[in-house]
Amino acid sequence: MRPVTSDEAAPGDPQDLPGGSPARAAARVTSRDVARAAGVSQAAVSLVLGDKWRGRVSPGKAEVVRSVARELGYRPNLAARSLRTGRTRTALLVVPALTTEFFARVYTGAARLAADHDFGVVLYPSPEGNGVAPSPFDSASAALDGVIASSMAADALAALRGAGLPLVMLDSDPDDPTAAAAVNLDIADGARQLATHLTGLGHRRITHLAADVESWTFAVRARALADVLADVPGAVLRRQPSALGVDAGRRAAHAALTGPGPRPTALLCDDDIIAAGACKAARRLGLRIPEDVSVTGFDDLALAVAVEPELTTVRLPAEEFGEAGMRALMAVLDGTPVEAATLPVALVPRGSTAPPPDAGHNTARPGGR
Amino acid sequence: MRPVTSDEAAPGDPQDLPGGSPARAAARVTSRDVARAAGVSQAAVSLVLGDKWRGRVSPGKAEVVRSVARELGYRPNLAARSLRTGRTRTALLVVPALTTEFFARVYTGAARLAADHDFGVVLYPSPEGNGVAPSPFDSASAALDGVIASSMAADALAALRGAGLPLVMLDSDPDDPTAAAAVNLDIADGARQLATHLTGLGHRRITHLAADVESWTFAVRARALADVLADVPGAVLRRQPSALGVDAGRRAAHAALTGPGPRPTALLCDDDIIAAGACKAARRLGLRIPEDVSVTGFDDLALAVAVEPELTTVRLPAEEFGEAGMRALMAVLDGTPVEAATLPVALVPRGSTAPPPDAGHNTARPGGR
DNA sequence: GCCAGGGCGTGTTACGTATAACGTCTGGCG
DNA sequence: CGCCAGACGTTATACGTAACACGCCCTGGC
Repeated sequence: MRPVTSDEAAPGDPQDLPGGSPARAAARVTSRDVARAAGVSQAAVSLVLGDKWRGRVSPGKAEVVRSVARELGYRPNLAARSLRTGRTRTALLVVPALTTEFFARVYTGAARLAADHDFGVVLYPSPEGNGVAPSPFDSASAALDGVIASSMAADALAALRGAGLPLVMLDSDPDDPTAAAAVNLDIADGARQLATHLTGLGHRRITHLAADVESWTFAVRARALADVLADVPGAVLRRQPSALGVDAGRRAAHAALTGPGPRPTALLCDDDIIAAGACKAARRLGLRIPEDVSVTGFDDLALAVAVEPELTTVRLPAEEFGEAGMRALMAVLDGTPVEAATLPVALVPRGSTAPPPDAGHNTARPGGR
Repeated sequence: MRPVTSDEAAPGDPQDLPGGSPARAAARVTSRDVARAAGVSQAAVSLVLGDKWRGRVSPGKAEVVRSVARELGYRPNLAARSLRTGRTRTALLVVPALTTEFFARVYTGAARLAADHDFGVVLYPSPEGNGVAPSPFDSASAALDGVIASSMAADALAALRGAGLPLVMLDSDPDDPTAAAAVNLDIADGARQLATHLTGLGHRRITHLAADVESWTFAVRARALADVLADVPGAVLRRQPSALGVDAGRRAAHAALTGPGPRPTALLCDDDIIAAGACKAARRLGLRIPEDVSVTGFDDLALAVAVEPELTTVRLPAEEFGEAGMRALMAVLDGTPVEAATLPVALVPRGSTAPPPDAGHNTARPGGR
């Protein structure tokens, strides 16, 4: 007694009216169903829909197969396909946290490009700090063709290396050879542009509100700043560590503005959120922005134009960044060689920067009207 | 030649050099490999690791199987499992856009709870406005066990209904019967609290900066406001439509503040981002916040405390919202009945609201010092 | 006149897993 | 003593797809 395959349901099948079974998902239509309806073999269906029928199926039958498939609403079973091919058309994007607008935009760009290649993107937000990181592969959606990882997610990287998966790094240390490919933002150039912008306005006492996160993207800011200011006579660069977040930025800025020595005339913040906090700190000290103190951000988030004054910042092409990362991964998967790419960034001058109060070589008089 | 698990990744291991096949993933270890190494049948391995071995495998052998599996670094092939079981342990989260902090947090909560059930979450950001929406099921990761959909993603809903998938709605119109379950935020209560807060301060001329997005979550705000103000003698509620975004909010607020008739003393905005724009508009008109005009937001995003003054707003428990949605979906998949849940929200009074300038029954005199 | 080969298509297999169906052996109960 | 009820395992499919290895027919070249 052979188990009856769903094939021989009935010769004169009464169409698709299940009637009896409520809340049951409609029985999936398989490639064999299409084959039967089109009068061909299942193999032919697979060939036609896989677009591999050049000299194997007549154009007429191919068209029939296609139309029948469409009519029946055929959707290939991805599990079966993956089992057969060994590939899943799914990429993992490892980001430090999704609630930051920047990485949400990176995801958006990556997902858009992935969709063009019939790829899906699944996220692995590496747990921030406290949580013990489960390996991304313990997750349910762990059938991956490749990985795109932000360098900020340093903790998750160890697990990725051993996996032998094609890996594209975003904003990684170029000396780190573990990745198959790398895509970078020209963070150093952005930091240089900011520093040049401030010194060009006349600022000499600049404090860098530096994110105290161990990450390439922040380390490179500090280095570029130092490089620029080293060439400016009389420039003094100080560094005030700050955690991420508005409130942390506020506290750090307070410390920087009330610390010993002459007050800095500009606060160069590692991201827009810290900068927003810095603005609050300055204002609570009775300092006007930008008249008494200039503040700059980084990233050009929506936040940058929501605060007052709007932040001078560096615009990072987040979506393009994600796109480029995914494009690189696609290239790696295709086996085509891919060279490291660096995306340009742009200074966006806005209202939070102006010449320092002592520009006319007289001392600052904050709060004066 | 056993594949090396990342556990024993020694600093100097020469293993990972395949030489012959470049960019090839290490051969996967299957349940049959484990079976062979443990001296049992593949079925036994499946039983043990599937935790279905109560009276079928001796505890001793079960332990052996488990340890061998761990040692070999066995990871079940999800494609094969899905093919066999017909389930994928993957849920789809449909959101209007991911770059909004709110939905990023919803995702975070949903993903966290999903992970507890060994589920993955894949996102479908319904294209905002312009883009022609590809059905979520055209996507590559279209092997889904269920769907959680925000009601804001109205355009994607049509495709979802026909699919016959278990569907949990987030913040849906309770009269809409298409979903298997629904989870809501008590938006109406939040709006009522805001309105009561403002009228309690003495405001009577309130303009609602209403998001011009067709969505239950915004419609319910308008209704609740109208309800509250109907009971306050002398209260006048006006409505100024606004698109989403800081700049749209600024324009709408400008229109509301410069329109005909007496100027409103409070702007009640449909979300924090619009509110941030409203603050900018007010300030550009020379109005102080909150002395001349009060502004309120909705959502309690990070933005709310980044602007100055900090926004009085309604805190929405976004992560819990996502968690609750996923919990409901899990219940639906388990077949256990699930009643609609409504999560409470909380008014967060901050610096952007104060009694109106005409509190002493004299007319407002804007800009005056 | 016969074979080579291209066009057209089908049968068959394997991917790795979960599970139904089937055995065996031991001890305990009537 | 007979026999059943587990405990303990194994064998055998089947899930739906992709692709290899064949076949059949027709046509053209020698």
